[in-house]
Amino acid sequence: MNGERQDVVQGGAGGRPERQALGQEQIVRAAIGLLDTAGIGGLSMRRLGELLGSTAAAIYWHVRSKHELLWLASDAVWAELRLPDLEGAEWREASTTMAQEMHAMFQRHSWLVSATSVHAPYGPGRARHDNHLLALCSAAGFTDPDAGHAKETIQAFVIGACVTARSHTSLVFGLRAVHDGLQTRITPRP
Amino acid sequence: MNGERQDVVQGGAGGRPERQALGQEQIVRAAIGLLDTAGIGGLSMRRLGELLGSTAAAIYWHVRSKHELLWLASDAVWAELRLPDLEGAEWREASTTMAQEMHAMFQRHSWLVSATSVHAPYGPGRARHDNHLLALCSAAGFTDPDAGHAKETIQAFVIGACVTARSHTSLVFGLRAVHDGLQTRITPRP
DNA sequence: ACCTGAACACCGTTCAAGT
DNA sequence: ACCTGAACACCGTTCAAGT
Repeated sequence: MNGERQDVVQGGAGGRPERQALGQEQIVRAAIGLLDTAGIGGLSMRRLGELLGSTAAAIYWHVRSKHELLWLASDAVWAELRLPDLEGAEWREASTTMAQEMHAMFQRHSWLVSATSVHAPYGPGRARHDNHLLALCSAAGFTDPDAGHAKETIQAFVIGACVTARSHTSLVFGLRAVHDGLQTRITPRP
Repeated sequence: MNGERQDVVQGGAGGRPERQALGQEQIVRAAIGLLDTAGIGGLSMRRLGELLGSTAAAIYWHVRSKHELLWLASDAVWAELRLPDLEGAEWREASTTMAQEMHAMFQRHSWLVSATSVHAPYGPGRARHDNHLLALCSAAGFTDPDAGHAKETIQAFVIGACVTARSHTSLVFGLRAVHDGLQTRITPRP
């Protein structure tokens, strides 16, 4: 891959013709679409090239490898999650909202479980989500090392619930238990 | 695949020659070995055939597909887990032991995370483990629908901790919180 | 019953060559 | 700068044919 974008179509004074060339963003979007409909086994560089009216080899100008493409697709999906407002909300409510958003994401994009376990993608999209959950725990009153632990506990439970394909009600039950267990670790403010 | 075994080498009176033919068990063991050393991407029917001094096509006599082979390998690994004694042990101690066994399993067989997420294997080996955890929860005093929920909560957390590759200490912290949260749901015996 | 060899329809990736 | 075509070294799976 290279760092460039040429998504902006140049009109007028620019010398370049304004045909819509292949761009990384466009490729990633198409990959997500293909993954959503055909599953993780349905994504091939050849099929994707065809889908884009292009060629497998052409994709390699914009993306280093299939591995990287899956990484980009995963991160893009994490990035699309909405984050709840932290001001004035009870921490368990906000955490529940985040968990339900994640659960919905894994249902919309069932390939993400596979992609996560094979490539362990950790890009800016996921980092943003992580940091929000950490901030949530800190705001809840966990003292410093425990805030990170609390975040990891919640995250492990929710991802595990998605991997084992639990129902929504099962998710809610477990999450409540996790929250209750964590609540005990909060040292009350003086 | 077919249901047969010819692992037992016949000597003496039997007419058959005693060469050690390919058997499903042998194939699965070899597959696990290959997966452990080469990862999920390193397993191919051709490589496996070679490893067994045989041929990719020969494997298909004993195993229906690569999918099934991965399923069998996953279940075999679950089946190898030791289960703690339930008599006279505090439920949280026993649960912690099971969680640590699982964590060690996922570390020994790093491909299992991928296999689990792609094929969601649920065979007798895993069922045995599941049932033990359920029995543990029932014995702990959870009333009927909650025992299953408690089991699922613990399981989701531990698998999630393995998927996100948490450290041992992080696993223990989270598990304690999960246990504490669940403990509240136990209705005390009269 | 069990295995071999060859074939089919795919893969990811590279790379000269084109524009 | 960006794309094409053809090639390389692989795949999983099937199937006639052998023993």
